[in-house]
Amino acid sequence: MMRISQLSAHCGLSAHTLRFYEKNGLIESSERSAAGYRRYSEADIRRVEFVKTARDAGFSLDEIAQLLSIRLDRDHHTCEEVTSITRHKLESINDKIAQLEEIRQSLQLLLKSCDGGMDSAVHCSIIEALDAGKVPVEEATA
Amino acid sequence: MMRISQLSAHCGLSAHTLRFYEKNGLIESSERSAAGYRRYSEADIRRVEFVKTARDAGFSLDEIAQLLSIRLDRDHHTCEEVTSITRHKLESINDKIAQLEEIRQSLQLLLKSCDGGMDSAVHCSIIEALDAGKVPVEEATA
DNA sequence: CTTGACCTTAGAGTTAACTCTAAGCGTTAT
DNA sequence: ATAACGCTTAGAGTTAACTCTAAGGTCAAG
Repeated sequence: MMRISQLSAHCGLSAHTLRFYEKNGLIESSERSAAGYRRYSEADIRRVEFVKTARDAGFSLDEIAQLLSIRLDRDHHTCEEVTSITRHKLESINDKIAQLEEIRQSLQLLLKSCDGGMDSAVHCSIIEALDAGKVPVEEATA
Repeated sequence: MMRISQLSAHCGLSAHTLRFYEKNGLIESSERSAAGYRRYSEADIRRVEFVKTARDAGFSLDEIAQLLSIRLDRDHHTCEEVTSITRHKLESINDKIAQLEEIRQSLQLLLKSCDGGMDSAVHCSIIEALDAGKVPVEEATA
């Protein structure tokens, strides 16, 4: 049975974060010592690792909570539920990437227009482009 | 001279947002009516449009404040300052895109591994991959 | 003269995911 | 037995960029 700082070292999440995850119902310690210290069992540790892996894969804490409830009662859930969560996540990631790529495009165009020299910015083409509203960005609808 | 709701309609930022930008020193109304209503001049409006264009191009409000201070006193600033801000922004956008692309990759791999059928999730390969920590994501250092 | 749309302010609330603090016990090594 | 570190809790603070509320004053139309 691990104490919280040992689990923290083991899984790379701070003790603060572990308590925070517990408060949000993502993890738990199945035991407490006489003095009230958290004691994590093997199963507890696997659950923490699941959470961390899912977090690293890009899922939000809310989504992880859904995945956990499926994991804890697989009999009563379907693969379709899991792929649905994953597909929605993938879509939102794709949307974010698309938005950022538009921004990247704008910034690249701005940079290309300006020599970036040490002379005064009186005729800086970036400032002028922003002034004229001439930066080709499409508004994202997300 | 426009009132705030007219400017709002004109530029597509809410009156709340305009007041918020004013509080943060990004914009101002050079006049007030007898009753204390904001009155925006042509120059005020152009400044608001600059802010909006820069925001749409991906700059943060802090970065916009820097760009504004250059715009207001171009004589004492250089193109290099402007391109420096823009280059840093572009770099951070590229970093974010790279992170999201890694997440996208993970999610795609997860989805590919699971048929997503309506059968029970007892052997769901996504849940299993998260359980085993077998999702190929590299930790981002940003 | 009243209704309704518009304006003002200070300040609180929102979101996500932490991150930290204070005050106070527990544990261990010397 | 005392220093030093670890653990506990509730709750506040952080970040960015809004977003909203309450309580009230202004203005034009009918």
